[in-house]
Amino acid sequence: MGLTKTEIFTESQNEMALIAKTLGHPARIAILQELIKMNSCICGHLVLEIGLAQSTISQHLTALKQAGLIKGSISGTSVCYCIDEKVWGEVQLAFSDFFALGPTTNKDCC
Amino acid sequence: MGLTKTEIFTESQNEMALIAKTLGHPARIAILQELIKMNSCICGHLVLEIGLAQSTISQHLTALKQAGLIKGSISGTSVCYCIDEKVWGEVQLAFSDFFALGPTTNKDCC
DNA sequence: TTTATTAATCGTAATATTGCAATATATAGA
DNA sequence: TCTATATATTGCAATATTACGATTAATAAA
Repeated sequence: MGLTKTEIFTESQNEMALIAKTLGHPARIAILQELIKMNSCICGHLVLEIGLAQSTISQHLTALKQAGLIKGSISGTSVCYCIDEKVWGEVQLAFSDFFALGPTTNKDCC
Repeated sequence: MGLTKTEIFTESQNEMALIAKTLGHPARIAILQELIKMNSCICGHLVLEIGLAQSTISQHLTALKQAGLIKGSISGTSVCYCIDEKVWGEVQLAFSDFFALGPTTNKDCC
């Protein structure tokens, strides 16, 4: 089918998965790292830096924007992108909490 | 094309993306949470708990195992799964480091 | 040995993702 | 206004993912 059954999971599980899915592509990881390094930059810079077609980078930027991780502001003919600090912090906390639940005691597998 | 160009990214970026991709499905998030809650459990329990077909759960378990996040040991006719503590810790650190790079100064977008 | 139980694998259908070229859109500058 | 520049969108083609039923394999119990 190819269609995730979101209705059988909690909202929290779906949200977590959605953010992870967005991070689940090396180009999007690279874009985020570059945005952090440069503080902010335009789409064209990322195209040169990463080496994928302009339309492809634009699509990845759209995905990141949709997830709320980045925001863009029009600046002349170009668009300046940067990390959305607020969302970044929230996502950081969500992942931190998720991993913190992990195996504390060193009981091994059955 | 549908084929990620892994060759243009660093190993670290590809690894990060691969783990994130594995976490990028609510069923796999749910499986991990249940494994943490129960410490360990068999495939059949997860099938009942989550409500996807047995073959589907088995596929998700395979994905999680391939990523190294969980391990399974045969126990009679059933297979007992649990979190791989060592890998869990490494992944936790990788995500922690990744998010820590984020926007420290509150410089806004250009 | 036969039968039940449990999980993995296979085959298949539906849908999603990745990537690019081509095109559209929108602004800046001549 | 006309042209160049920058980004978004559209339209593909190739591949991947999700999910399920049916089958297989392997062990346990009768």
